[in-house]
Amino acid sequence: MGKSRFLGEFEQYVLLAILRLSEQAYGTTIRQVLFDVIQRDVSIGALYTTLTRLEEKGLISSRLGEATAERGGRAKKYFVVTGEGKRALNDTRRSLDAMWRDVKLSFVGVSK
Amino acid sequence: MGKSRFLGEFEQYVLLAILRLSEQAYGTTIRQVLFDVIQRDVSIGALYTTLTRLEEKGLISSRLGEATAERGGRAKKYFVVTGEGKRALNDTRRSLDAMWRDVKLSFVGVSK
DNA sequence: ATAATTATCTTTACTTTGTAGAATAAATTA
DNA sequence: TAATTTATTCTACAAAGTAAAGATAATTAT
Repeated sequence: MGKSRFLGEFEQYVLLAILRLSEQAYGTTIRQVLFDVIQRDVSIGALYTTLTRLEEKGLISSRLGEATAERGGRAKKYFVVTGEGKRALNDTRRSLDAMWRDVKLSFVGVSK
Repeated sequence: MGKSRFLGEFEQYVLLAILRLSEQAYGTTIRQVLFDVIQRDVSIGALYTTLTRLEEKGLISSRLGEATAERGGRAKKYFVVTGEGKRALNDTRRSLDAMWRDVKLSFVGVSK
């Protein structure tokens, strides 16, 4: 198990956004977190495409919100990160940390 | 200035590999670092494609090695990360850190 | 009940990145 | 000059990023 492909750049952020929203992760809120935390303004369609792909890969799973919503609008689709998704996230972080490790030292600032 | 697109997943690793190699970054060594540090085994062709694109975007620059090499084989093409490249790298790191920030707390391990 | 309104999710299409494999190139040595 | 060595370039296609328009499904107004 664990064909261990790599997480795409954006996929990584989406997974993190879902994690930090825990029970409240669905299209709109995920998009909002992305905007609030890293000022990334993606279209809702772009986001869903990625959500769909992440789910196909088994990195997240979804459930439909309660049929009885006390407001207009379609039911929400809530997402959570699966164990495999968390693993992928950790692996990615580990790799990135490893690559940054000795670099920081020699990496003398960036002339603004 | 600073159209600030995002660094692709692999692009990021390549930039870091070049930085840590400083004066010695060219095709083969970059590939080797990627393999040694994060066990990523990409074809040399794949790597060059990315190097070419990074250079087109101005995130790295290159110079041809000394014409007089004391060994068989074509001249090396050395790469260095430009200021813009470093900036992109820092921005990416900053975003990633921001997204991970509060997550770590709620992110209770991964059941192996 | 039927038409607006509202809040979401889906589809479609296209651009950018990631990747490998085969082809070239340029220097050294037999 | 024909091998050999070390390296880069080309070609092609799959995967991921992204937007814009379209479709759904509730609720509320008429």
